[in-house]
Amino acid sequence: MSGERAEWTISDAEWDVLEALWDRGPSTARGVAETLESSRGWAYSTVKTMLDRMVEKGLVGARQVGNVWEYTAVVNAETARRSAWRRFVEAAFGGASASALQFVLAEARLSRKQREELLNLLKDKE
Amino acid sequence: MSGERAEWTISDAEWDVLEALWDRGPSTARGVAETLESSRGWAYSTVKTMLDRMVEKGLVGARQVGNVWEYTAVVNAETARRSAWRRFVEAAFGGASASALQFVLAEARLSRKQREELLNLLKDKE
DNA sequence: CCGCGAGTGCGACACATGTAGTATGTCGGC
DNA sequence: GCCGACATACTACATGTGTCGCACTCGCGG
Repeated sequence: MSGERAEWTISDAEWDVLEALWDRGPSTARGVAETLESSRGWAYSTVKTMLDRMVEKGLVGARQVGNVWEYTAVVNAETARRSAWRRFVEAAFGGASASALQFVLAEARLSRKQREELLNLLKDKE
Repeated sequence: MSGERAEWTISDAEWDVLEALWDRGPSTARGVAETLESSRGWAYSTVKTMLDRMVEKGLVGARQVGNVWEYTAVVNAETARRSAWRRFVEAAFGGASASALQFVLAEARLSRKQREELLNLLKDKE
């Protein structure tokens, strides 16, 4: 696994499209658009443009089924998030992920339960 | 303190400018440019443009000293980082910071020492 | 008093992102 | 066999970002 260093960046709007695709699985533009029209108020053509651009970028795959295109997320949430984290660490901490973790942990307001969970997660790590 | 929800976003290039300002303290455009010319290969005018735009955005302050402008970072590293984290969590985790923490901790490869530090940090929290 | 060089101010251009309209093509039903 | 519904393909435009070049100005040294 995993030589692939992400070449793309995911814009805010693109996250929404990806989320729709992750939720819905392979979908036509119309399908995605229906989801996003309500949640974000986008016009169908906006969604279509997004999708096409994302295909160019390699974030989304397209397959012609009959005379309709079916779009699929190429990156999964895991990968996308990892890449976003990497970019964050790069920009804000010059790539020093340990400092970044330190910072975000120090920042966080956590419930007792959440704190427990993170503690366990850390302990189990090795 | 601090109701200010950041209205700006900091682009990659802007991080570099801010870092220069944080390191150097109040500086003339020339001064910042010298730093960034070497580290990033930017032309003087590029830096100048950056600085001016960042003044408009409110990221940087400017004060005329004699016939020269002196630029100062308005946001400190702390604030900038907090805001970047917030944006990351917003985009990639729909705002769920606990999930985000979970994810980035699970992701991380840590030395024994780093792990210890984070554990202590978490324990001391309350 | 004048020219020179540092510094400023401003315009410019290409590409990315956010957002959408419109023209064209095609398939199923009357 | 033609019509309309839906999909696609193409175009468009504003704003943000990344990157500069150049013209102008002002104070200092001769």
